[in-house]
Amino acid sequence: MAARAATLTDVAKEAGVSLATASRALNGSDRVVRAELHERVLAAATRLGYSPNAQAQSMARGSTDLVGLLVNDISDPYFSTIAAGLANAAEEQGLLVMLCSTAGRPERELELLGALRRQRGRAIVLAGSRTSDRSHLRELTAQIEPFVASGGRVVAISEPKLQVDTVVVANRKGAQDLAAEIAALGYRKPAVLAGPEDLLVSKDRRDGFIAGWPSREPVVVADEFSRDGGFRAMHRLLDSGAEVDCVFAINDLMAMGAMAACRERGVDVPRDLAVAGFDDISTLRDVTPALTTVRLPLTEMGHMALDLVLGERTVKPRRRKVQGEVIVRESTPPR
Amino acid sequence: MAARAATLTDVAKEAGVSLATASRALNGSDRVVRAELHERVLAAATRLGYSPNAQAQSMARGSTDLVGLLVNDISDPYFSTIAAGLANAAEEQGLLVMLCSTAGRPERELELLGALRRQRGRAIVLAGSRTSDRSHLRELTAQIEPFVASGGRVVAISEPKLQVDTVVVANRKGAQDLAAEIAALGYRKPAVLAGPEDLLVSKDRRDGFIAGWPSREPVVVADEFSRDGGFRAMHRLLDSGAEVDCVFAINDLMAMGAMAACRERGVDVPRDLAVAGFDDISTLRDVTPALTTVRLPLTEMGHMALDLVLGERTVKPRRRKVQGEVIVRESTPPR
DNA sequence: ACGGTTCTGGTAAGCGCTTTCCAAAGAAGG
DNA sequence: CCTTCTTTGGAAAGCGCTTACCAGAACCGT
Repeated sequence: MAARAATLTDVAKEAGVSLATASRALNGSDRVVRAELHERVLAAATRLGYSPNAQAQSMARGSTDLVGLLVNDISDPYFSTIAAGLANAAEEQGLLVMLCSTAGRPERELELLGALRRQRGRAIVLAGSRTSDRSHLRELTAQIEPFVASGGRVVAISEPKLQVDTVVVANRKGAQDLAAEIAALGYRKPAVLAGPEDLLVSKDRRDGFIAGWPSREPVVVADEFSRDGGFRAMHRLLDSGAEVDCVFAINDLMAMGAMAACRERGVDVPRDLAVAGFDDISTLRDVTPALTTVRLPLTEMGHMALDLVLGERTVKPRRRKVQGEVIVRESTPPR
Repeated sequence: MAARAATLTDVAKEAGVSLATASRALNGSDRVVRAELHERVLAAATRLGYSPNAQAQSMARGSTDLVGLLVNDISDPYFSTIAAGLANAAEEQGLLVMLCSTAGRPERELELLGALRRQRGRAIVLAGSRTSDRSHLRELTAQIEPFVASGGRVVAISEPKLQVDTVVVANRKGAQDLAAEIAALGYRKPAVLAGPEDLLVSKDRRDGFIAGWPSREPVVVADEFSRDGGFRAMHRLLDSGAEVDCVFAINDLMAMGAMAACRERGVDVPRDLAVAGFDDISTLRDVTPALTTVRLPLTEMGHMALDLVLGERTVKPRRRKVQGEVIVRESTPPR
């Protein structure tokens, strides 16, 4: 049993040709190798179970076929759907995706960005909400700048806070449209279940909703940006005794948590209380009552990110806006 | 603007020391560098925005900190949850995860395995059901063998069909237990919504359910292993006019599709028809009626896979069995 | 004062590839 | 038959690191 993998040198020796010839035979270089030698090399490679060392190749070639992806939480369907879109697009281009998940700890973002940078990927995609933390933003920029300066590409899928190409989700607009629709359905006493104060997605969606609401200011309850957060926030809202006839949860997961809380408290959704979410997570399209939400083309967004990242470099960072589409379902019946 | 990234040589020059010293200063080698020089190197590195080239490092060191993960479909919560578990575990070990998704096309598995192999990761994790395709299995083995022979590690999360360490899900047993529970609840006319014939998960779960059912053989309808598959299969089941009082969908996603189909057809779940799934996808824990299912410790499984892959090599492949736990909820009330 | 340690910096040999440059051998042309 | 291309194989120089190995300096005990 070989303690080490067969190298190109081994293959060359086995085939009785030079290293250069072996290299040329095994990867379509423009140089032609005589058919006979070509075959001999291929046979030798198969015999030895040769697999080229991608690291060595990219060193020699000076370029990799890796794309880094940094997400907040890969188990969150929002991100896993984006990841799927990106992975598909990457595959079409013959690229490999390196995945990092901060698992909800934004501090980790820096470290992982560093790790991705070290891998010298062709590009890095940063998916996940920016926060209002200025110093974190500065540190991020400090990492990104030299990477970009030395030929790397970075794309963000988030709010346009970084000086890089960005797929921008129209969170504000989406939430605003949603608010208008819900108001038009006859609701009068809105509440918003928001995420952490410093998460920009949360802020944008909340503010958008408030801006879209024609009259009375909604009650806002904030908690974690997750199912459990929605659950707790809803409980607190009900505890507060605030009079409310509809609830906008900042994302579908929180909306699910909220609906679970309502069930526990005997509040009937949608009869007693309407609920709406944001994202239109595909796994949740079949829940009952069907959730009113704002659909985001998540898979598509993964594709767009790769497009941007592989496209021409421009002087000014490009912004690719993604619009959400309000989908009214049973959870917010006309009142 | 530097056209290329700063290299260690640049840093050494900038700091006025030798390459070796720079190297020793920047990555805790056991060799000590005088404090003054150490600082000078660090300062130079910062000034130049230096980021070590991981590819070059692993070439020189002869080892990487990459782990490959190959899944069937990363947008499927089943896999994204496993991926999250693995990514977490990997992060604890300072490893990076390279993600490949076959997006449901098993043919791609081979190519992607090759890509992962080329990256010379420390290990490769194969998550996703094996199929009954013998020749595919043989080709897979042909890729795996030389990789393992040359010091690589491979772990599968699936049926124990490959000669590698495997996290084995007790699909048969889980489905069997579920069948027994459901039968005990008083149901008498079962149906199974299965996945494709050649998918071993599907086969195991179906057979397990049948084995666990005390009397009359269940009706079996097969379709795609997805929400839409469940939807179509359920429709076909209803079309067939078969008398059925409970349905076991081979996974939660199919169960959701089935419930959606029932809704369309005016079949009340669970009054007219009970439904059960498999996996206990966390995103779906709040649906109504709450889904009876078999819980799998998905995150944990990701961890286990990494443990196996980083553990001691053994002569015989190890099998780590994972048991499912039947969770009875509202979708299968006592009859 | 001197050989023996210990400490620390530098030199250079790789790691596994790609690719440039050179050279040998035919083919083509006069 | 000689010159000039064209074709194709090989030698060797890197790519950016790590890490023996070596060498000088400082320190020790006797």
